[in-house]
Amino acid sequence: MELTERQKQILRAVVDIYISTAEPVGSKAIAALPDVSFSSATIRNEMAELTQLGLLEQPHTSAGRIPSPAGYRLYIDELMQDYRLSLDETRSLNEALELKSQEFDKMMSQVGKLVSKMTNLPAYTVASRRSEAVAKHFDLIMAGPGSIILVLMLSGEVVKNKLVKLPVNVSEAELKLLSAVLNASLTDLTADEISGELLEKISRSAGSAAPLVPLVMDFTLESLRQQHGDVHLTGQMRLLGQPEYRDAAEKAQEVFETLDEDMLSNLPAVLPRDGPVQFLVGPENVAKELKDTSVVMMRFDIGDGMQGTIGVVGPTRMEYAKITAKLGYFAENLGRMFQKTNPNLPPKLPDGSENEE
Amino acid sequence: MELTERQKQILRAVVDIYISTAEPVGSKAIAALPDVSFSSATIRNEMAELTQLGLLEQPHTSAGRIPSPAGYRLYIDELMQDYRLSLDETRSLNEALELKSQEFDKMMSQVGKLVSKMTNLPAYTVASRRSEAVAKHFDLIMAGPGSIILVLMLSGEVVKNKLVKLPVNVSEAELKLLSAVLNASLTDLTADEISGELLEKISRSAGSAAPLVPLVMDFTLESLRQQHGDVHLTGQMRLLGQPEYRDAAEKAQEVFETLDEDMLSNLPAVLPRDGPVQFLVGPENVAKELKDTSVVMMRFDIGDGMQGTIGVVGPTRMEYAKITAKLGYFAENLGRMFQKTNPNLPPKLPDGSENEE
DNA sequence: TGTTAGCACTCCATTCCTCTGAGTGCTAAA
DNA sequence: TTTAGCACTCAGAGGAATGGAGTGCTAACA
Repeated sequence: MELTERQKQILRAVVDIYISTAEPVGSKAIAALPDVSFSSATIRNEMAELTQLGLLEQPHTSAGRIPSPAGYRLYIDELMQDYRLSLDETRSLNEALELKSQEFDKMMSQVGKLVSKMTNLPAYTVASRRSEAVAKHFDLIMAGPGSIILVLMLSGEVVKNKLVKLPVNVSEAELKLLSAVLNASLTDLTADEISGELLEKISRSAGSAAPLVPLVMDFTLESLRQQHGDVHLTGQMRLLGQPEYRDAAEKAQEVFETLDEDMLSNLPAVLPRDGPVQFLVGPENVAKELKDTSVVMMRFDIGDGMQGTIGVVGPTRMEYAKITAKLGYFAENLGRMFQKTNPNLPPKLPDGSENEE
Repeated sequence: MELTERQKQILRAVVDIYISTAEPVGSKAIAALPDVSFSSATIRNEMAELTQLGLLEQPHTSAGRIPSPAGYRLYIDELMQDYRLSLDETRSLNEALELKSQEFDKMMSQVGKLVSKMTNLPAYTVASRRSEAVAKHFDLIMAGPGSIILVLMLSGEVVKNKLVKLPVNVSEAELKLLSAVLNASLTDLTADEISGELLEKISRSAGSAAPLVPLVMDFTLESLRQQHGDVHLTGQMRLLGQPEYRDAAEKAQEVFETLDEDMLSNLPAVLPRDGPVQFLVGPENVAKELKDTSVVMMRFDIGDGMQGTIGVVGPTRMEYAKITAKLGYFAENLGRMFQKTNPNLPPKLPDGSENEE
């Protein structure tokens, strides 16, 4: 059944007001809006209807209405109005985007911190693969007596390294030989394409460095099979700034016990192929502990089979429009930064820039 | 002025009881302890004395006593009894110590998570240098058309890498040449020893790869000057499990706004040269926002001029003895793990193992 | 038929009060 | 010097009273 225009208007108003006040919304508050021309009694009738439809909820008889999860969902899918970032906001986002570090992992972690700060909510970032990883380059560097550093470069410009303590004595020349062998025979192969025979062949050509081969291979296979990079979750405490968690520290704790890295790293998988943004509203979330929590996530392209995901975690009552706008801005500019030749290009300015606070 | 044995006993009892109950301690509670042979009236007199000395405080006239910061300090320095880890605790610490990753940074971050979990408090880890850093090895790897990966190994077995977008076209052979030049002329030099002349000389020998030199050098110098690695702070939310923060989310938030990475990374500096452990009790802390917060930190040796620091953050009322014992156990075993040939050695078991809960 | 004003009713949140009990300090006796 | 006893204090729990926001319903109106 389709809502009337007026019902939509009222639903949108309830969500908008509730999002900004965190208080149940009464009929009078809506009647007082500038573009509402009908009386509070009419609104009461419509609200009763919307409640019946399961789009609104009433904490108790003598309270106003709050959106139900279904109400939020409808709001997000159909009613939400695009938030236009104000010039001020754009400016501070731009400032934020001047990332200091240029090491990939640190950048991701910094991005998370920025997003958390700009939205005043907990945020996370993950980099994940969209295609099978292959090894691109091996490097074995003498680190000291008895130990070497194994540097492994994968597709997606991911670099991993590991300190390996040598089980046997190996000379520098032998190391050179081994890395040459590895580079010659293992590059551009996926984990599955690396066969046992191949490994034996390598071991044979490695001479006295052969005992190193399994150590190197374990690390390589493990790295190749990793579907995503580190999860950077920050700003957890900001959740406490939200009225719904202010006096419910326990609930906030629970949220973050549930929302561990495993879970976060798997979230990008639910991102739709077509849109870069995805909302998980309250009970749509995976775990029941998160039933009052929502997540907005945004994908950005890193190129070479990798994608980044930025997510913001907050109460179901979240400024979806604003957050989406900010994440979108981040995503767009990060995508460009990660792909373009010069990472220090200034971020692109938005076309128009009027706010709508 | 020196405390009498009885006063010490009472002070210790107050701290011990308050630490475990978080409630002001009355004279009766102490009189009820098994090894107390004097009456509650006597204890009242002594407590009045200790209050006068500034070692105890009284929230209000009809409440028991709680330790003052000075009281905690005296407790830590003189009265605290070593906590003997129970077999159970040792066992779970050992399990925890089976770190999965063997990449240094990830290990540090995992250690933080473990410590936080085992103490049920927020924890952090930092690695920092104890001596000047020098470059140990340079490596330039072709990553794709127009970009290379610069891998830099420093003393302390620290490996850094950065994706560099090429300003000019450079052939693989030229890259090889450049890395050879870098390795020949820059290794074992500190940041200060790298002079402008040296750089010019390198640029000249680098041929058409010369435009790369400043890019490489900026990164190298920056890395050499870095005094400490990433700070890994986790488990912030666990602070909320503590009664003093349960309904003071605001305060908890404040703590973590103050306790940022900058600050944490500078904390190891206050570690005394002689002891591996340091306590910052309440107002001894640097910032006034932390006046109700304490930090226990423990150093462990990584070797090669590096040290690691594990810290636990909690309310002033913290289980100092237990936490110190656990941190000590971690530190000892980590020190061994990071230094010994085989990182998979099982952790050393403690000599005796009876608990004292 | 749809809209609105008016009104009785509901119920949460706040305030204020009382009361209880834990704990103290002091005094006087042992 | 220690201890029993006692009057006193005060935070916190529990409960009643109050205020007010918001509702649903009815009846009048366009």
